[in-house]
Amino acid sequence: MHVRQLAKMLGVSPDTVRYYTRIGLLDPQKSIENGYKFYSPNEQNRLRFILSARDLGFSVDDIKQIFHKADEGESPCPTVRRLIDNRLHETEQRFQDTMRLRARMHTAVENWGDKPDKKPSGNVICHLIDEFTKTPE
Amino acid sequence: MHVRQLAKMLGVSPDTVRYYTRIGLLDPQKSIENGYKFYSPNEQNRLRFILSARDLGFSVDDIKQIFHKADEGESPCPTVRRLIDNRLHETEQRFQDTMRLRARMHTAVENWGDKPDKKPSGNVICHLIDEFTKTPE
DNA sequence: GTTTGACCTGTGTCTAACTCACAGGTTTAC
DNA sequence: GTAAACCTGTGAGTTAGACACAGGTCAAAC
Repeated sequence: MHVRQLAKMLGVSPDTVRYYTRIGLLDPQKSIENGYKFYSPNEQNRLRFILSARDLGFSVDDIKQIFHKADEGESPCPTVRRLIDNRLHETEQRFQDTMRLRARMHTAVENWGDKPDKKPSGNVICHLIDEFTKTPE
Repeated sequence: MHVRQLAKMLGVSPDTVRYYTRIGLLDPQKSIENGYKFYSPNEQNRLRFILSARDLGFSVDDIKQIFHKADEGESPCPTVRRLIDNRLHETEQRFQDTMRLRARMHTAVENWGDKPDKKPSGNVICHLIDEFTKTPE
């Protein structure tokens, strides 16, 4: 199975498959005459796993570590539990940050609704942004 | 005012100031004997604006556009309103995505609590991840 | 006057997770 | 046989800075 067909089967872009291959998460055989990469059922399964892990917030480097354990015959589960703890904290942080940013943006748009446009003057570049920053309440 | 002093004054890292300078958002004078960059009060004000805009979710490229308008004497406000609309949609999307990811991660950790670790076997790399993906409810 | 050490500078390189551009090989239709 | 459509691998670009590093600067000690 070549890159495009595999990508289509699992609903990702060929470039994504190429990327995972490039960094060593997938290791297809190379046709000698073509140079084209051939993905075996085992590689297909690996990609399926990668996508599952990705959907759980694991980074590509996390997945590398998981594969490393599994390829040595050890249980990757302890690693998986440890990694998801870290990622969960990060995700919580990102969630809070995004929520706050969203609120700030909403407030700004609301505040700006009935304010006029102005030309820049002196040291005021855009009075909307400048004044909003000064009075965030 | 040199890079470190300016950075300290506005609470960012010198590397951040250097970055904004490198991409042309700031344009300090260069000392002839030193090569050191000197930031005038006007540049200081520009950096203050950059940081305000950043806190409202504008990208560095957005800020470039805003400066471009203002530097030509035009009102950047219409641009600002248009840009924040786009960024607001993006942020909303990111917020939803992050929220859903957070929920998935929480569910996974909860599900995994009383499950044992297992060694990889056949085409199962990590049964925690594999099984969670198959039964997301 | 010189030497030492602390501090500061600009520039080049690296990051995550892909996406895009591109030159060229392959397959299919006629 | 040839033309068009399609596919491939590889190299480079993306965000918003962080980090490494060789060298310059400055005040204090001698």
